[in-house]
Amino acid sequence: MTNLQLAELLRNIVAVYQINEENRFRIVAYERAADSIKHLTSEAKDYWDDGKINEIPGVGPTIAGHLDELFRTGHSKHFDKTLALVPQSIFPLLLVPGIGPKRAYKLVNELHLMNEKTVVKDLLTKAALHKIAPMEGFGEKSEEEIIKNINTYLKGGIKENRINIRDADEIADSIKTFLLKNKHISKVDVLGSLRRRVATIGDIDMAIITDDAPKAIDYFCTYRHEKIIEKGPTGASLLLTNGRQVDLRVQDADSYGAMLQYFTGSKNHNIKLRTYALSKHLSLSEYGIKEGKKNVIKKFKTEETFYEYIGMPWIAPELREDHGEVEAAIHHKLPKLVEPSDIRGDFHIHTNYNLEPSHDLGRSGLVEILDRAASLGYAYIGISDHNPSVGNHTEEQIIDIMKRRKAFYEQQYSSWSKKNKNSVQLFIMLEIDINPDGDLALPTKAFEYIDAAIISIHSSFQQTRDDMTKRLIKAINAHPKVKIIGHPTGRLLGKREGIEVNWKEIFSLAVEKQIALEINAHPYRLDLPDVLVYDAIKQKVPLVIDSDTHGLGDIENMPYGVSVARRGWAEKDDIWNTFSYNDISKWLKP
DNA sequence: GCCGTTTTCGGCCCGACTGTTTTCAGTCG
Repeated sequence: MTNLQLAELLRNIVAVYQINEENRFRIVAYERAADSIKHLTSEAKDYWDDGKINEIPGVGPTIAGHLDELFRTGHSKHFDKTLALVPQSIFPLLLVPGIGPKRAYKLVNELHLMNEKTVVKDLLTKAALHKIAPMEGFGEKSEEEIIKNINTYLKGGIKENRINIRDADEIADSIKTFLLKNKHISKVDVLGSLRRRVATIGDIDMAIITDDAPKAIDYFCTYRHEKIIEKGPTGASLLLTNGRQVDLRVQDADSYGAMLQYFTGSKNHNIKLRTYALSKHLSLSEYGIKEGKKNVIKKFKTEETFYEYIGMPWIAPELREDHGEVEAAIHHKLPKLVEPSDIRGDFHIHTNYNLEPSHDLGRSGLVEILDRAASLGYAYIGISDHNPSVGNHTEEQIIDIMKRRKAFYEQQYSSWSKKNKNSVQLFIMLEIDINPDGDLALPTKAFEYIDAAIISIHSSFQQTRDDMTKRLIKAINAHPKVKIIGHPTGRLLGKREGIEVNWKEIFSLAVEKQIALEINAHPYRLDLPDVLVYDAIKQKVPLVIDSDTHGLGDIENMPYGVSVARRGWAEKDDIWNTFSYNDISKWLKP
């Protein structure tokens, strides 16, 4: 059973508990456990295999017992019994916006919707026949709302439909520009998951400072939209024509700090922070801080003063995931996170030089890439084209291609560097496929014509954890010029899950051999994922952030990779392409 | 049902909006 399936199972238990009005703290406990398992770095099953199931945060003795039974026998009597208390058809309904457990239960029972395969569409039919409005607790408006929400859901699903961070940035920028044109709006900030730089974004959250909230909110609601989801005195939510939901909150300048903090989240960070604050008799909200039993709210203009008042330094948004950052802040042990300006080079760049590769060519030439790298202030770059295809060439042909490529780059670089005073140093590298059996897709003799290699998995992503681990270990040991593992999990956000590997073992080997794992900065990849970066850093694994440039503009993706590193608590020294050319040279071509 | 810079027992974040209500329940973030 995967983490996602386990999380869903626990969420369903939560739904049943809510319907039956179980003790609300038990409900919260199950919610926490579900959430925690969903965001785990390794499979819960692996925790269980190692006898460490109780090390999962939010999983205590009781839930651990149920999970243990589940893993041992394939069933948990308690889970089965609980789920059987309600018609199974309520669960698909929970995915429709605006329908929670209680309404789902009521709808299913009173309208006799017992087919869990068709329940969503069946509900739509009932709504069209005006069967919902007469029900107690419902009315005309809720009936209309349910119809709308089911249609939106059937179109593409709202609750799970996320977009990549670069697209979200673009949408947010456009709204920000729009908002700043209004004279009542003096400041706009993007908050929520986008400010925390999460890899994929659901809703877009924003806050503004305004001297006239009603006018500002009215103006916001004139932004091109499909539907106004809600609107009140403190904010509004729009569903845009592109399917994105945008939530806006307004505040005056004096209380803006508390608003920023609240609306940046994450939810779990805020819960942790508020719980800690309570222990100091402080009650936190988006308006400020209440002290003891007094009903006076102390206001904060900035986030810094807000955190300071609770007794800790400001916490970078990327860290706010309840991953230990509150505890670290209390003890003044927050990491000094790597910054985009620390980056001094980029090892993963494809050019348009045609070496008849196994995968796609880049679209830009070496010279224009060098120019761009120079303008970014980089000290070095690595050119890492895909290896020549193995199927279409003999070994001799591949060696010849690699030889010519090296000569070509050296000649081009030499004339460029004369004109540009060696401002950017060049490493001639290669991105080599890791074959399913762990061999590298380049003849040993051809390694002579490169300084170092990135090795990547581009096929057979579905191997078992054991096979995949062996495959990677074999590839790492295949040649001393192997220096970087490219986009290590191979995930494509929203399209493909990453591979299953014993990361602990790979990390140990990487440390031993001083091989870096790549944080691929392409917004479709962001790989290593932040949670694995966090684990890697704990083990002192070398990391590099690469753009995986295929066209000139891709070089600018570097900050997305830096955000991933920051979310994984990386400091400057954890990221090796912050090092000087001399240090890097000693590592890459000793 | 979980958990500990306040605690191994006694707590558990805080608020907004909507619709159906006349004081609240449900859902969401």
